[in-house]
Amino acid sequence: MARPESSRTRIYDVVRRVPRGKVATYGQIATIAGLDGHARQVGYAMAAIGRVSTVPWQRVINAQGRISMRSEGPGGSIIQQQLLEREGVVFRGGRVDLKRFGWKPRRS
DNA sequence: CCACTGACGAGTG
DNA sequence: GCACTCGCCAGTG
Repeated sequence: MARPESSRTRIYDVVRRVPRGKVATYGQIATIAGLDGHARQVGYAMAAIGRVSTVPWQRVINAQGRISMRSEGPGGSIIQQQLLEREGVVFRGGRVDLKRFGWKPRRS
């Protein structure tokens, strides 16, 4: 409702564009959402999502190809890894090869 | 209004 | 490759 477009809404909109089997970094999402350089804000927005959402939050990882830890410890990150593997993303040494699975957005 | 917190990134040693 | 520092900003009490 009375919440037109907060920065978070924009971030979610971008995350929703990430196709299955691909992953995007926080910085990448930030840049596309028009918040270039504010990757922290993206991570913060993800944390505020909640369990159910139309946003594929699991496809968002850090620039190192690793899954960031939530306040609940490493347990949460394992769930995320499983969700991604199920989509076809391969983890090698706890890391994802962004060269292969990194999402390549297209500018309009 | 002030202080603290937090799914990060890039740079340095 | 890892540990530490600084920068940036919104949300919460």
